[in-house]
Amino acid sequence: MTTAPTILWFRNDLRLGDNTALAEAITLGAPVLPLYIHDTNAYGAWPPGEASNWWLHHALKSLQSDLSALGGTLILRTGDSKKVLQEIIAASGAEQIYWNRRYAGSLRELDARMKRHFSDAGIAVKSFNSALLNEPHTVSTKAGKPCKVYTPYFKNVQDRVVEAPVDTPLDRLSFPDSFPDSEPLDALGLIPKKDWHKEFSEYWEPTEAAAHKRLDHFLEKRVTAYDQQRDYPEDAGTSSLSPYLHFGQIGPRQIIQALNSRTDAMNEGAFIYRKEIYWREFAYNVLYHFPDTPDQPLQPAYANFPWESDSALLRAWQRGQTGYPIVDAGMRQLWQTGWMHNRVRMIVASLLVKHLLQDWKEGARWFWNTLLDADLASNTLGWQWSGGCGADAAPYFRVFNPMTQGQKFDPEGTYVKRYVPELAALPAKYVHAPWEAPDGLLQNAGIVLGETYPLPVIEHKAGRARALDAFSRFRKEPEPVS
DNA sequence: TAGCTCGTTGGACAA
DNA sequence: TTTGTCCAACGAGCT
Repeated sequence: MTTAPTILWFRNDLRLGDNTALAEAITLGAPVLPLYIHDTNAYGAWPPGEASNWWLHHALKSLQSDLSALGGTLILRTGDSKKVLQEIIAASGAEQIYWNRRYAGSLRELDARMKRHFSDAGIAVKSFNSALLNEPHTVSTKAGKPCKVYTPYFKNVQDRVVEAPVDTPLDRLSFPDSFPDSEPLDALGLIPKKDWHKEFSEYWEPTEAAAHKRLDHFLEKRVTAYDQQRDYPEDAGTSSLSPYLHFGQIGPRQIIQALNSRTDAMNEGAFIYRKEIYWREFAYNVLYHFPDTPDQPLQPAYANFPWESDSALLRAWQRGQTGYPIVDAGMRQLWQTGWMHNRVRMIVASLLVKHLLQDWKEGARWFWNTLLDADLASNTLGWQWSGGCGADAAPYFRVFNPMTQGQKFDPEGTYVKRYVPELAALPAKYVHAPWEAPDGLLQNAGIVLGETYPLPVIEHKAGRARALDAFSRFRKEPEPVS
């Protein structure tokens, strides 16, 4: 048995349980050297945003502490992945590198280069799946092509047996006698300079243990009503596991196993939730097979779509000052908590892309920077869906009506009032359209439209008509007008 | 190959 | 108030 250490290169798999690479490294029997590399150049055009970095900081801290409790150390290094790995190998005499696979284009390329380079240098490099139920290369249509529509994708994989979580035998985990130098966590500079993130910790605890607490709570209290409740942003009963999934503090195998063992197989809520897990898989599938989609529409004609580019409108949307209460509530929830309810994500995206005719990539960028769960696969799929240019996209004539959506899914206006307090005194009837309220009522509520709360940046009917016109004209004649 | 069915999340309007 | 119909046409995916 080798006693030269195995480098366990942690990336988006910041957990000890159900961690395939870690389990395999332990089974190998050599001491394990846990390493995290902060390599900001590895991500191409999409380095993690500020909110993501906040989460990453705390997730690393948590992993550090979990490893310390076992007698180990998480080595933290900033810099080029290859160079850091070379340094760690030189300092430790490691003869193996194990990791769990990543799926975004630039990361896949980087990992492939690392594998070739270090294998050629005589290091045993092994990679594993710990992030997905079905890796993208294992799923295709009967014609052997990648799935571009969700339903056939789901039908293809829904009956496959989900592997059980990997048992990580931590009692057999051993560490080297000495560790190479580590940088202090703060030196990674992950905490944003602006202090907008100060409240995140009121809403989130980015630890592996907290992920399981959330899952337990969700399964115990919420999942059976998930199909009924998930669309109501104020009392949604969604699992809010997305950031934990993104950083790998919990894995989909763990979620499915818990779902299977603790819910009735016939329960509709559990079934719909399971489908959401498979949506995440579908997003990874699309990103893997179409690695350019973060920057390019899957339907190439849309690369020429004549978006308006209006920085004032974009800014009003970003700041939650569009004058549409449900939209502003969502954008402020995002800013305040680092997260936004899924239904509201669709509503704000529709407004930006359709009413305001702003490029979906602007929305994707903003979400990327402000969402704690920002995930290249899911973010890209979602925005291309809204933009009507992606896999399984919404039809172009589908324009969400922000008032109707608000009345339907926030009938009492409690969600709006939570995040848009200047409307708190309005009766529910007018909360989603304050401009329709009688003057006296507005006065009593202390609202001066255009001063204490904005008038709509564009009138709904006109905005809808303009969007339908722009999209239908473009479809008839997708060539740019020169 | 040709033909068939179907498509996560909706809105507006008429009856 | 509720329900049905249209929006509009296309490509994915299957047989």
